[in-house]
Amino acid sequence: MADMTSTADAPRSPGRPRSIRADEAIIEATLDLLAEGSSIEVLSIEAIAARAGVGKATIYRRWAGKDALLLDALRRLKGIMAQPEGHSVREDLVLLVGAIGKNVDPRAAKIMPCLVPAVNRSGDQFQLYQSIIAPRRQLMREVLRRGIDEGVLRADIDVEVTMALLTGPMLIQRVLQWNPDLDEQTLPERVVDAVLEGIRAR
Amino acid sequence: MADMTSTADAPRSPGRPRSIRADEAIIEATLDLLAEGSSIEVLSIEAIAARAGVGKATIYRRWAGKDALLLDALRRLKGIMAQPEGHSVREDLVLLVGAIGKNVDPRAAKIMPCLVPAVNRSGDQFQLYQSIIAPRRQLMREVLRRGIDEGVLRADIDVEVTMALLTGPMLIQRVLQWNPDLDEQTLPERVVDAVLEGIRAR
DNA sequence: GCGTTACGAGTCTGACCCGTATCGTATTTG
DNA sequence: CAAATACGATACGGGTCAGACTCGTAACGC
Repeated sequence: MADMTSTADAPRSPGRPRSIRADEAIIEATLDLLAEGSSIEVLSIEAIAARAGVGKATIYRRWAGKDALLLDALRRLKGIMAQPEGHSVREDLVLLVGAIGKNVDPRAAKIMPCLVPAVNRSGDQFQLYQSIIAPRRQLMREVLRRGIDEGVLRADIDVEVTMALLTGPMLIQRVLQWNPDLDEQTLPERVVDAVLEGIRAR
Repeated sequence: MADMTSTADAPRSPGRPRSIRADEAIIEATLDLLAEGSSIEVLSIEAIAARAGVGKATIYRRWAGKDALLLDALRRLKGIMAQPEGHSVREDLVLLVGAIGKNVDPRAAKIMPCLVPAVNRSGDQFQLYQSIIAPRRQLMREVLRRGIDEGVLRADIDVEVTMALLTGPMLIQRVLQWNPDLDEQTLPERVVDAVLEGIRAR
């Protein structure tokens, strides 16, 4: 955690140690409030403290301000990366595409759309955002390259554009609710197959 | 405009008429402030009035509150829909895909990301959002159907998934800045070609 | 037990905002 | 001209919040 006293090489400072339960309660309260619809800018330290059953000073003792707290809180939502199994390129792609925007924490789905403006404005948030999706992109890139090496995919495809092609439909559906009539369950499979086969008659 | 006195069948009320310049100044100030980074929830009537060089009462005389004003202001950003020329399916698709997120008003690009959370929460805003993109979707749908009829596209494709395939990459790039390394200029063409041809080796 | 630090709860100042009301002035109809 | 309405500016009471501060209490090492 960015602004918390490092617990690694501490020679045990005197006095009462900081409560781990308070740490937890503050982070959880932050995520809860965000998931309930409070936007980042409206979210107040006071509300977080009240929800966590914690004094305001307890929060200020740990974080410099709302931004630092949010950065720590949002790190919790990352979740575990999907691991392609390597059986077939198509299956791996379906797995990866299906994992887009599907987080471990159920609150994440509600919070994600609220982060879009923040990511566009705050350099810190943009960096956190990129640091989360970069390894996932890398995973998909490797599957595509493997497909090329194995001769399953054409050698002349633009890997970066292909990734955007696979990722875009899922993201606009999960984050922007682009087309309410589109079934999210079967979308990964249908997207992957459409991208694989193309739509031109032949 | 939703909350303004209708100017159509007015039998000319007595007294000084409302200033059209004030109308304009208020809307413009709202869009300016949004484009400068103020999020919807933080944006205040007081700030808008100050920026527009207008008394607060002048705003409250026209709109019931911030939501009504915002709804009117955002309607301004719609812009003109691209018109496919009907020469070739590929060219029409490139035109439509290139038009995604490309608005007449340069402020729109900065404002769009800020609307994502609002669209997810407010029913009104979601409806406005859908009413803007629905006709654009319809346009693309017609081009795809034409392609099927003409035998340029396969008859068994899922038109809705194909639209998501074409739209998604542009949207995540323009709104979410998904991959900073991807060139937006040439993206429409590359996306359309990739979707047309598919990536499977053959 | 003592010094130290953290705790929850609360207070305080200053800032910002909402929505209404009231100034004196300007612009319209009749 | 008078009546009616709009204008920009400003003041108001009521509200929320940031941060720094103060309580009395609790938990730790020595």
